[in-house]
Order: sequence, then structure tokens, then C-alpha cells
Amino acid sequence: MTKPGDFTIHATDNLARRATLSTAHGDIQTPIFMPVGTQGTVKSLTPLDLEEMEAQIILGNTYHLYLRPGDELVARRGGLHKFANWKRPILTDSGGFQVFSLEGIRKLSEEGVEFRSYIDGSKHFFSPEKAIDIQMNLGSDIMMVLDECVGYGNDRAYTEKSLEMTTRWAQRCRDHYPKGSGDQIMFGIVQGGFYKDLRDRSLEQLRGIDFEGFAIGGLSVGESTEEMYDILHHIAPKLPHEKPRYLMGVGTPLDILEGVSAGVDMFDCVLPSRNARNGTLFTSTGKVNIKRAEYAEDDSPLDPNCGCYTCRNFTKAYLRHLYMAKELLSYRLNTYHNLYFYLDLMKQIRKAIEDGTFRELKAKYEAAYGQR
RNA sequence: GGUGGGGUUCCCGAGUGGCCAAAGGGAACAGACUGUAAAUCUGUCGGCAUACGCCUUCGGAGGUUCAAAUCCUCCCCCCACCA
Repeated sequence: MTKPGDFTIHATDNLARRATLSTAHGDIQTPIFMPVGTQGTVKSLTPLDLEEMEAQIILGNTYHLYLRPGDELVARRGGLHKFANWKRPILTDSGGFQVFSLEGIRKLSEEGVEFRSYIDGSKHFFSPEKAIDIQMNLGSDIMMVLDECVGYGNDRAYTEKSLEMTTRWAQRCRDHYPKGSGDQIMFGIVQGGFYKDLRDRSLEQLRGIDFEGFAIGGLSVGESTEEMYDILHHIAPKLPHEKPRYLMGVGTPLDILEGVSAGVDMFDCVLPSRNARNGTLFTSTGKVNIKRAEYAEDDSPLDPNCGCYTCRNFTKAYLRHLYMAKELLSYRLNTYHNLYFYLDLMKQIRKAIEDGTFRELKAKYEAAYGQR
């Protein structure tokens, strides 16, 4: 009936949209948050955990899985879904973020990027085509084009040159895997840094390429919240209305609410999982730093309003103890909670859009999280 | 009983005349983390003071010296080996 890439909008509330995106491994109800599972695993959790908390789609990373265990090895095992025993959709990032985060150990050219392996220092080259080949081997449902994620503080000239190259790379990715040549779909990525006209230009160029969805990249790279929201509100509503919109690498609960209000459908971020491992937990009343001494003898649940396994079964005192003792269960229980919280937030967002009460929901979280 | 080694700030542990409130590590306390080089990183960590700085501290008590955690005397503990 539906085919990968089909996108149906069910309801809107101002710019916020409630929709369904079809993929080869099932439908995704948006707006959605996608837990990050860089190395073929959402750190500390099992696929069962993720299913329990109703994660609909997770991320994998081209660069990491290419280096280890190797995309061809994964392909020989039937692809990432089978290898990792994850039956729902997977989106793979292209390595574009590593162009940014591994700035010191990479070299860029029109042809592609040369990366140094962070594991053993060896040299590896990603062309846009290579990034797609790897994602084909991984068998993800949504492939991302290779882009240059430009960090904050780059001047206009550099950003402009970079965006033009990202467009050419996007075209090469699409040419390498034309629409409909398989059941994987491909998203283009808008760059342009913090120059609105360059964002517009990037989008205009990308519009000319037939992608199943569009992403906003290059945000949350060191700028202030104000600058980020400024660009977000400028560009997100301009992305094709009839296609999924993905805000890459964002963000805090408030960032996500802000993104949805600007018409974004998909989000991913390491924040809930990484912060969980580092002791910062997201709750309905704000952030909780579970390592604080004040929780040593606090027998209340982390978040009384949360229905997750962690909150239903353990006290703050115990969670603090596990964290202080560096017990492995700490990472697991904390990650479980944070991702449950994010996914539950998305569920509330979807419902609010359907009910036309998104504005109220956003205000509620803004009160709890104090404008970030 | 003898010989040798040692007692340092919450813990371990450097330091043998001034550059020492005393390295380093741990613990503790707090903060950061946004397409994961992150189970990571940063700051504080004797007391008082915004600060210049002042005060207290290196087993105990005395002493030498302009100056002592560092040298001397006695005492109290601990460890090793020998009897």
C-alpha cells in the first residue's frame, strides 16, 4: 500500500505537524525523537528496552560502523537490522557530523573527506558516493547525504563555499542512488551556517534534487540558543511542506518543542543518552543532577509523573548510589529513563497537535525548564 | 630486648632548611555535555577575607635558625628483621 518515503500529514497546529512517514521497516509517527545508537547500539540498552519505551526509529553512524566492525562485515550478516536485532526503522548519519567533530584529524576536498580513524589513526577516505555505499551495506531505512557540518564562527565566504560543495555532494549522493532504486530513502541536508540568505540558497539548491526528506544541519554547533532559534524559525517552515523535516542533532526538550513549533518532524540528539551516563536526568519538572548530595537519602522517585521502569521501581537515593559507585546499572537505568522521557514528550506533542493544544504543552515545559 | 624503616592536609602518597597551605592520585562537592573520538570533561577541595592578606596544619613536647614538614633532644605509636 504505502511505499518507503510516503509522508502523510494528519493534523497541524499552526506550523506544527502530526504525520506518518513510511519506511521499509514500518511507519514512523511524527513528530518523533530518534535515539542515537552510533555503534549499532543505543548505549546500555537492549532492543527490547527500546521497544518497551516505544522507540520507533534509531540512528546508526556510517563513520563508526565503517571503521568497526566494517560495513561489509555488517552486510554479510544481513545488514544492520539483523546484525543488531532491531526490527524497526534505522536512520544512518553519513559521517557529515564527523567532518565537524573530528576537525583536527580530517582533510576536506571537493572529492570528499579524508578521515583519520579515531581508533588506530589510519587514513580513510569518504566520497559522497562511498558514504552512500556504506549506508547501503548497512541497509538503513533512511540514508543521509554526506555534507560538511560547518561549525559556529566560520565567516560568510567559507560558509558559502562550503554550502555549495555540500549541494554538489548531495547531488552526487542522489545520482549514486537514484530515487526508487531500492527501498532505502535519502534525505538532503540544508547548511548555510548562521547566514539566512545562505540557508535560503542551500535550500533552493537542494529543492532541485529529488530527496524523500530534508534535514537542517549545522545547528547546535556552539551558537547561542537565540541564534539557533533564529535560524531554525527562518528556515524550517520553508522546507518542502509535503516532505519530512529533520532537525539534526537537536536537542534539549525545549529545543525540540521549539523545533516542532517551527514545523520540524524528526529529531535526534545524544543529549538524553549521554547526559544519562553523566548523571543529568530530564524530568517533568526540569533537569535533575542525580549525583548531588541532597539526593543521598531521598526516597522519592526520580519523576513521580514518569511511568518508566526506573521511576516506577527505584528511589533517587538508590539511583545516586549507583551513579556514585559507577555501577553499570546506573547507566542503564538512567538512559532508560531519559529516553523514555524524550519519547513520552514526543507522544505528548503528537497528541497536543491533534488536539490543537500544542501551544499550552510548550508553555508547560518552558515553565519547567525555565526557557532552556 | 636489639637493629633498621616509618608516622604529612578526609584517604593513599611526594616533599629532607626558604620558591610549602604543602606534588600526584583517590574520595568528596559543584558544573558542563545538542547528526557520540564522551561510563567523558572542567572547577573547587585547611580556616577567615571581595581582595592585598591574615591565621592554623605535616605524631607529641621542647630546642637550633632570620627562616623548620624538613636539623637536634626527649617522648608516644606503627612496621620489618634479629633474639
